[in-house]
Amino acid sequence: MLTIARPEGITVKAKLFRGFADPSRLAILDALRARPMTVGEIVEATGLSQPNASSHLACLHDCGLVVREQDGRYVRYQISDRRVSMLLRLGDELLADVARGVYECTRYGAPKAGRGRR
Amino acid sequence: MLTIARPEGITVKAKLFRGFADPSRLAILDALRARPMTVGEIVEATGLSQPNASSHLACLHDCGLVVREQDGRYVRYQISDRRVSMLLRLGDELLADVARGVYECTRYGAPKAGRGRR
DNA sequence: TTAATATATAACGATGTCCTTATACGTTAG
DNA sequence: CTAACGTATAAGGACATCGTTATATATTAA
Repeated sequence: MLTIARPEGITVKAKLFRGFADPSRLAILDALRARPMTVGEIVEATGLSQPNASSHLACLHDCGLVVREQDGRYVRYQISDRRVSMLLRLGDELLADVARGVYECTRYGAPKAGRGRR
Repeated sequence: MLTIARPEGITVKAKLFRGFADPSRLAILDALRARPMTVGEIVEATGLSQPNASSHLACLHDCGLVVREQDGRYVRYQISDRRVSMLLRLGDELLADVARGVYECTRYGAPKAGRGRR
């Protein structure tokens, strides 16, 4: 009967992309592109608060975008798969070529001028 | 001094990925992978309401992920660039291989069982 | 053991986001 | 012109998400 036509898969895939769709998580992933890092190094590289970084790392880890490796009292994270890096690079390219209008995309909750982004 | 270390680019790139990170927009993009479609066809293919589909299409268009072409009183949309499709495919692959845990990623606002999706 | 360091979790406030229900706009048919 | 159709926008409520400030856990050092 095909009533709804929204396969489960779509929701899950959207969730996957959400991993990349937040500035903090993306900053973390971008930092990890260079090399594996401990939480402390990530905090320093991104400027995020430590609890915030941890929280997003947990999210990225649950989603399988990063893997963790305990090292004494440090925890070292790294990107889990080459394709995660590929996705990040494709994002860069799209941004440069076809998606320059992104920063004007003010659908939903128009930006009201200097709204908060710290 | 590197105080904040969050280049403008990160925010914009996160915004780009947001285009893919919502079930409705992703359903639209996924539908358009097959072929260009009018709004009506998209509505039928995805099961979205017409206003909702239009809204998300406007969003995707502003961001440069789709292009539009007026055809009489119809408007036909299509994916703007091959790399958009590549991103979608990479998403599929990641989901199959390394990101199977995504649907359990309940950081932030745990799902509370059948929360609302429609 | 106790203290110190590194990381993780909890609770809560402040927005952001999405959907729905009207309604407006634009184009073609009669 | 007027009606009908296809698409777009507006306003509003319901909820999701993010960041912060405590605080908890884990591991090593002394």
